[in-house]
Amino acid sequence: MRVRLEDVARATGVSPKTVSRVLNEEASVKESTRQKVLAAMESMNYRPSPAARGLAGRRSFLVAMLYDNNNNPASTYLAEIQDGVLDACDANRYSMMACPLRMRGQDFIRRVDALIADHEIDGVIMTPPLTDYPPLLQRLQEQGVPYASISPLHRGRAIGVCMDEQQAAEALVNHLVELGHRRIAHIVGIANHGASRWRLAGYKDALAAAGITYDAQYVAQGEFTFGSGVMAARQLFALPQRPTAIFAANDDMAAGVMWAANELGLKVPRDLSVCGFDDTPLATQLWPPLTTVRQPSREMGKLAALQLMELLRGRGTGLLVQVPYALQLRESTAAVP
Amino acid sequence: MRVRLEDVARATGVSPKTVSRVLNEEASVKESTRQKVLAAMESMNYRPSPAARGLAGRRSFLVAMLYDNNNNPASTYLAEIQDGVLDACDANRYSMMACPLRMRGQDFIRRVDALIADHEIDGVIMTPPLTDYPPLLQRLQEQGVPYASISPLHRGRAIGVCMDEQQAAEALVNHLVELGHRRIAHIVGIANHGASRWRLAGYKDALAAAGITYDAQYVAQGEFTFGSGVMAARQLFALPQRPTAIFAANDDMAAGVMWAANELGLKVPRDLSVCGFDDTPLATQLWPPLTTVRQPSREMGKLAALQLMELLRGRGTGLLVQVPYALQLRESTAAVP
DNA sequence: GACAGAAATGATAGCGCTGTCAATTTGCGT
DNA sequence: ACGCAAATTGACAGCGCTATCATTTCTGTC
Repeated sequence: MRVRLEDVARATGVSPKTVSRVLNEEASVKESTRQKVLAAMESMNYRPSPAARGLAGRRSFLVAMLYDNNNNPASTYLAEIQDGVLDACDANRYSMMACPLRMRGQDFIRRVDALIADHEIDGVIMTPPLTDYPPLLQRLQEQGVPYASISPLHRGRAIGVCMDEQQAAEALVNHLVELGHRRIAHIVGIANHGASRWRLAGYKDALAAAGITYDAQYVAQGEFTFGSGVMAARQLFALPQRPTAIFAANDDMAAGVMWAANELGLKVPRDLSVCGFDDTPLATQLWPPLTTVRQPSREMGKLAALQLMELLRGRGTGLLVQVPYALQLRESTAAVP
Repeated sequence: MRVRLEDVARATGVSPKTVSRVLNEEASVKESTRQKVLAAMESMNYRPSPAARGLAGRRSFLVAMLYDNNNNPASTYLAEIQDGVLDACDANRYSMMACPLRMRGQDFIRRVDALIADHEIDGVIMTPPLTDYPPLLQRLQEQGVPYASISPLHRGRAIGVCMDEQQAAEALVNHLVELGHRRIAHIVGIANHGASRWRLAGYKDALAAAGITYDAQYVAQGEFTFGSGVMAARQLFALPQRPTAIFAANDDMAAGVMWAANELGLKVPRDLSVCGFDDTPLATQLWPPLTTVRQPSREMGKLAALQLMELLRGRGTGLLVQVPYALQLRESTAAVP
């Protein structure tokens, strides 16, 4: 049958407990013993049973990736993050479960509890907007489940990973300014997303730095979706003084802007410069390809998972690490006509 | 502390084993007893420990979703399937692990073994092209791990879910024929994908049905990527008799065709009709929106997972169920000029 | 109403590992 | 050498559930 820890112990001539210590990388094992045990494990192709480890040790080596599947069904952003999280888990002998979680509904907390209890989750990784949903955070704390956040809105005590989106947005808008644009519009994302606030703030910073007066007319509300980008753009195009450039808070909305421009016969970038944010695959599949900001989602997933595992190992208290952004200047932006 | 099976047993006045029977939906439990136990479980908020169940019962209630993350990094298609699989798992008290698996590499089999052993996987759900990778299938069979396939190439003994892609492709091309097109080109996908073969076959069927002679010149090779679509289209445009319609084997390549058309100043659909396959979000984010075929990926993931669970429960032998396609006729196709 | 056979239930012994705490060995100073 | 603290190691008892097989409680039959 299966090779058990006991078999390794017998083969090595030590007690099962010692093998267990080696397996769990505990400190007080003599180096020579460690090597012997490790060698035996390797040669016998020993694989610890997660079920047994979980039962005896009261931990599952399982982390859950929580995301809100209500707004963005099957987005690339989430898929990339998941990929990164999986990477980190793999390297640390943890497993990951993907857990879509509808935020609306009375029984939200009960579903969270069920999730944690049913799978005996060791820790949680969250994406926006869950990162800043008080009932969830509170419940996790009550249950004593450690968590790491990706791009949380409130960065105070958060652990996880973030990007300086405000500065990135500022740099992007600054690029438009350098191309000679003065009437630069912005399409904001969903209100409670940190992303929306930061990108708007960066937009304002860039205008201020360029000495352009902020004009609320040029800021339209969107919802991060293609359709909302179309609507917002139509509204901006109806303005007496049409903007010469539009910075949409994400790529999907930027694609919507390009559609709306097309409807009016406006040629991008000749008549209108457009830029987005996120650098999703869509950005390079539009015509013309979209100027945007790359957010290293995969890397962010990985880093968040690593922070969580530091927590789970009891080493340190976890950090909020910051990753760099990168402007992707493509053909959807050009000098003002 | 935690409510255990034993606690439920004591509260109900039956033996732990009986409670276990109820939990596992075994047959020989008197209905009245079952109800009593179920009520107690509910009122005590009992949650069985997966670790203990796994250890004692030698099964993990865990299924793995295997996918090749080499070709399509973080595709929407996979994300949708995963969503469907999660749905089905949830409803059946199973858990799902997402397992990206690089196909290349000598140690492929070892990695598969490790995956199964490390997580004590009960069953596997696969997506193309893993569904038809002999070393993998063989290993799974050797290990006695049941599996279900999504859109497998070889449908002989396969269990899982599929769509009649050939007929869908035929219907799509037939739509072009009805619009008056005669010089209809096709861009094929990656060779070893079933999708590529079926879609090509459907294309040929439609031509044959319309009495149009098949001309290999009008069939270009692609790789399911945007870039390969651009290349293939350029090649088709260079033909002495340019096609008036192009059917790309997926949406990404169709987007590439539209890009290439733009390069040449060809207006879609006025000068060229374009259609894709899959109905990814991209399809409605292009200008003009893409005529394509919707593949119900989410539903397919769900159905495949359900088939697998039937297998795991030992009921029946599992089926290969077929889901219907749906043509999405949009503005990228129009009557021949 | 006694009895075979089926249906329902229970007693017992683990599944493979880790926590706890006790026992042993080691290193070091004098 | 000797004593003592620190470093290692081991014995043992579960973790919460299920498999196995034994036992009890129902059925219906004549």
